[in-house]
Formats: sequence, C-alpha cells, structure tokens
Amino acid sequence: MPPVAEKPLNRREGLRRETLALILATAERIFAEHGFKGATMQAIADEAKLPKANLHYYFPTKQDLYRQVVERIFNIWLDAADSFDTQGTPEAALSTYIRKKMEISRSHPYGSKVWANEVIHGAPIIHDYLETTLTEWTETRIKVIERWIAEGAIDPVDPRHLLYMIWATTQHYADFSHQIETLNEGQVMNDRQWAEATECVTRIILRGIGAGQL
Amino acid sequence: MPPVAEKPLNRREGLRRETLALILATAERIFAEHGFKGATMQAIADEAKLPKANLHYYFPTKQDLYRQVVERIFNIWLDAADSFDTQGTPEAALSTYIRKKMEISRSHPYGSKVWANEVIHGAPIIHDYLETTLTEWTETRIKVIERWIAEGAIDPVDPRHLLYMIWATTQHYADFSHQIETLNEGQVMNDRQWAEATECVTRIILRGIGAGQL
DNA sequence: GTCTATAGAATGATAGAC
DNA sequence: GTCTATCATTCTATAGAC
Repeated sequence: MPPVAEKPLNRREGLRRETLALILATAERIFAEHGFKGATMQAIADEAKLPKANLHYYFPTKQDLYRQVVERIFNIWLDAADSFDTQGTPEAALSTYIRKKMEISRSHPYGSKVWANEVIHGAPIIHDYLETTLTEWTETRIKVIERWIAEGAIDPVDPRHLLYMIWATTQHYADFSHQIETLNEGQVMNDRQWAEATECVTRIILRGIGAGQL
Repeated sequence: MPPVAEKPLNRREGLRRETLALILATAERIFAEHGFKGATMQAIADEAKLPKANLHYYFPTKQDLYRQVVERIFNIWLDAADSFDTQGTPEAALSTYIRKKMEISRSHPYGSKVWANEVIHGAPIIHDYLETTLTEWTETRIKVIERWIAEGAIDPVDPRHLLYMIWATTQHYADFSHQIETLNEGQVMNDRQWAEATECVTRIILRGIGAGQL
C-alpha cells in the first residue's frame, strides 16, 4: 500500500468518475428529449451545471458522448437476457425476461428512448452493434426458442416475431411514455399500474404462444 | 361552366397540389431519417429538387411543414380503426385492425417513424392531438373492448394494455425496420414475410386474450 | 410562383488563462 | 482539471429581382 501518493490520486479519480457519471446521466435525458441533433452540448452542460468546455474535456466530440449513452442501455438489455439460459421452462424464461424488460423500461426510460431514436434513424452511429452483438445475441435466443418448439413446450411460432413482440411491447412503455401518461389522465404510471401492465403483457404473450396457463 | 378562365386556373391549382404533395412526401422521409432538428429545409429542398425558398412559400415555417406530416399519418391510423365499429366479433374486429395497422407500417414507414419521434420527445408539436382526438378515440374503443369482456367473448384483460400491445407491435415493424432488416440478413421483408408477420402477431394476440382458435 | 443572395441567430469545437 | 472568450460553420427565414 503506497500511503502518501494514493489518497489525492484516488480523490481525483473519484471526482473524475462522478463527473463522468453526471455528464452521462444528463446527456441521456437531453438526448432522449431532443434527439441527437436537437440536443446541444450547451443544454447538457447547463443541466449538469458545468461549463460546456468541460464536456469536451471528458468527451472530445458530441458523437463520443452520444455513443457511450447508447452503449449503456444496450448492455443493460443484454444482461437482462440471462433468463434464456438460466431458466428451464419457456414460462419461467419468458416471464422473467419480460418482467426484467418492463423493469428496465421503468428505470431507464431515457436510455430506451435514445436507442429507439437511434434505430428509427437507421442506426447511423451504432450500426456495427446491430450487425455484430445484436445479431449474435438474437441467433442464440432463436435457437433456444426453436428448441422449445421442437420439444412441444410452446406453439410453433416464428421466434423472430415473438422476440419483436416482446421488445416492442416492453419498450413501448418507455418510448411512448408521454402518450401513455396522456391516456392515463395525465398521471405517471404508479407501482400498481406497472405491476398490472407487466402481468397483462406476460399473460397475453405466454397464452398466445401456448405456454403455461397462469 | 365558365369556359375561358377555368382552364389556366385549374392548371395552376393542379401544379400547386402536385408541388405540395411532393414537398410533403419528401419532408416525411427526411424528417423520419433525421428527426425534426436533424432534418434541414435545405436537405428537403434538395431531395425535392426545389429551391429552398419555395418550401417557405408553401409552408411558412419548418414547424408548419412538420406538423402537416405528423397529422397525415395520425389521420391514416384513425381511419384504420373503423373495424372496431363495423365488425361484429372480437376476432373479426381485432384481426382486421391488426392487419390494417401492419399494412400501414409497410406502406407508410416514414410517417410512422415521424410520429414515433414526436411522441418519444414528449409530443412538443402535436400535444393537443394526444389530449383531444387520441384520448376520445381511445375511450370509445376501450368501451368496445369492455363490452366484449362483459359478453365473455374475450378474457378480462385491461383494454389499454391490449391497445398498447397492438400499437407497439404493429408500429415496431415500421419504426425499427432498420433493426429488423439487419436481423433479416440485411434484406427488406418480402411479401411472404409480411404475411407471416401479420399472421403471427394476430394469432398470438387473439389467442393471448382467448378470442377464437385459428 | 420561382429563384438568388443574404441577414441574423445558434452551434460544435477550441484556444489559452488560471 | 476548470473556465471564459471566440472562431468557423450551419441553419431558418426573408428580401427582392424576375
């Protein structure tokens, strides 16, 4: 343990990480609310209460900052897919996966919106992620679903469309939250409503593919 | 019939409509690909092969042009919902509605993307549409679904979440088309694949709510 | 109605003092 | 590492000739 030089170094490093986290969290929200072009470095700096030049110190360009925001939500979604491997039955695997995806839609609505924006515009920045990581991820999960079908555990549905339906439905609660709020008497969904939504979505999809009777 | 003055007037009026339609169609695509802020009047003008000033002649501001693009897709979706009123059984009504929504996702992918963008960003421009037209539309359809439930024609599911699932899933094929293409070996979905997708989505949702056995 | 030229404002990025 | 001041660019919108 080096006793003298370490403490100030750690303090500096700690501050650095705090600043980084602050910038990333603020940028995620501003990018979600205004899109890549609509979000300005000035607006992010103002919200984070930092001088604009400091943003460029940590992230050389606006695109660098944006890319890290997009990668973050993508990795969170990847982690949520463990259930496909660790859970045995389709009911357990899919209901866990749907529940996790709904929880992420509630906890990371801004990240989900940024991702949606990026894909809608043709994924100009994270095109490589779609072609490598996402493609590989999808293929392995398709194999799992095909095995369930072969075993007769679920109806013969196209695994791709099942995955699309889960992605679309769960992310809708984050991406279209403003529309949902308007139709919910202007109120943000509360705990009970999130639980009901999760249960309802899970139930329709599981019943829809003939997996388990809740 | 005024025989002399009419012809040049009609010709002019016809040209005017053609130009309007050209601008709207081009703007829809550019807004979809780059977002409101990312799309520039110059880019729209270039794609439409018109001087930029002509756009401002037909649409005073960028926001006016954008708003008309958004209203267009919204009205197309409203028309697609006739099936709730004209069809008798839940199976007929919902399968027709889902099919129409899927057809619109294929025929108007840019409009769907512009709408998604707008709602993701909190609907700053068409906020009033959500609070008036969409709210009224949704409430009447919720009543129809609640009647089906009361009659025992479908399972007791929350009508809102059923509608959200239909909207999310069908629009996903337009809004996330780039992701879907990437996972489809880089190919645009062909006729057969659209038919399969429609059938698969319809089947899962109808079975999921206990309506009809296909 | 169409087009060129340009005004006026905003933005990404950086230089350079501290 | 932090901050102020500023450059170079780009964008919306309009003026004014045709």
